Amino acid sequence: MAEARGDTRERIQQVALELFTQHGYEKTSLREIADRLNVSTAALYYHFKTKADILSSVVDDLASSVEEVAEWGQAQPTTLDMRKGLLERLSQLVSSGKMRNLMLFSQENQAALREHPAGQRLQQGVQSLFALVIDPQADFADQLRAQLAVLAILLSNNDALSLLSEEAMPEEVRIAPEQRAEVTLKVAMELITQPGNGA
Amino acid sequence: MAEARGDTRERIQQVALELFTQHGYEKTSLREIADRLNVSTAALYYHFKTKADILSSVVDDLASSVEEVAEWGQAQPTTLDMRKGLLERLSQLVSSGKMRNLMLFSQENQAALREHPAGQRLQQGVQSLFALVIDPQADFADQLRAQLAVLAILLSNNDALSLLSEEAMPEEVRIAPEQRAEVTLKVAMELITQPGNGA
DNA sequence: GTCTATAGAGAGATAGAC
DNA sequence: GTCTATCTCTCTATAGAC
Repeated sequence: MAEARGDTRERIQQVALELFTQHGYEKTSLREIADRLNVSTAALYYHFKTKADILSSVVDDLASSVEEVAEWGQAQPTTLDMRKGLLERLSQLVSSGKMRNLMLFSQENQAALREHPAGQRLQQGVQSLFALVIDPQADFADQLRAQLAVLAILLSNNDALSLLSEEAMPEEVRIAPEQRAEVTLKVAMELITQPGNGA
Repeated sequence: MAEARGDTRERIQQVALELFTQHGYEKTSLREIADRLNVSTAALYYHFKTKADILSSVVDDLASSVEEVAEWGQAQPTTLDMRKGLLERLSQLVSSGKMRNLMLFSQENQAALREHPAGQRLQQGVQSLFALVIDPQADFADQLRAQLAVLAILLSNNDALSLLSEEAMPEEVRIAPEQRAEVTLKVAMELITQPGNGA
């Protein structure tokens, strides 16, 4: 093990994820990634077979985690408690530091992900989550609320969309990141617990 | 006016939007667009200065519409009625046939849009919508609900995410597209009207 | 494990004929 | 208004030295 600083492979993944998120997967060149790490593009090919391989190695992590949550739900009876537990597990997943950047990346590169196997896995996993949380017996309004519950948690890290985090926010209402996740989960729970008042 | 079938320029925009949505802006080549229209890439350059120009010409439409809604809201007093009116107008906008495809495209090409002026206009417009609907005095939970109200309407056309439209849905709960928009608006209204039960 | 050098493909864009 | 032909650039990927 003659690596300079903690495994080059992981540093490639880290920088790649960052650039993919910033400029998009297609627009990010291997040269950009290599330059940031002060290596040549050829060095990247020692660690990964192709550019798509770098993408996969990163996205597979997220896909597996999502599948894990979905599989837990599928092993449970289809009850409200299962749905609550699913939202809880999902909330925990997306707030873990490692997954935060991955969630952002996934939101901004849907088109690219759709054409890669790892991305398809991820999308299917998310689909499963929706299918589990949505009650097929409920009316459309309740199904929509359930969908919003999942979305709220999935997007809770997206500052760009929410603008609920940084400036432009009265100081009194500022909220710590940990509490943010907590309140988001609470709102999501309400959305699946207290169904609407009419059809 | 010797155009074969209703203005080539518009047909280019239409096909480009479709392909940009399917495969992403960066991955879609001008050759693909040209082939679909049975013309050469050079022909595209008669109608548009650059590839980015095609993107802009399409996105500008959407950006203007969104800005229009935001400007209406900014001209109103900051009341619940304004927020309701804003959601109504937004709902109308996203269900109009012309805007549906544009919304889908925007969701799947956030990274690309961020680097183009027209895309930045669009994103700022959407930001303004959020800022208008979110009550800066409210607590975080209520702000989150307001945000979800806007999201519900913005994403209401996204079949891929919702899976609430096609198959995998008991026939009894099937719902017509027109009614879908209506119910979505109603749920969104509830989210900004009936604030939460605790902080 | 990383380098230099380069192959090979495909992209966006332009010139000039028709 | 559309074509053919072509330029130029950049990208992914590989070969082979160190």
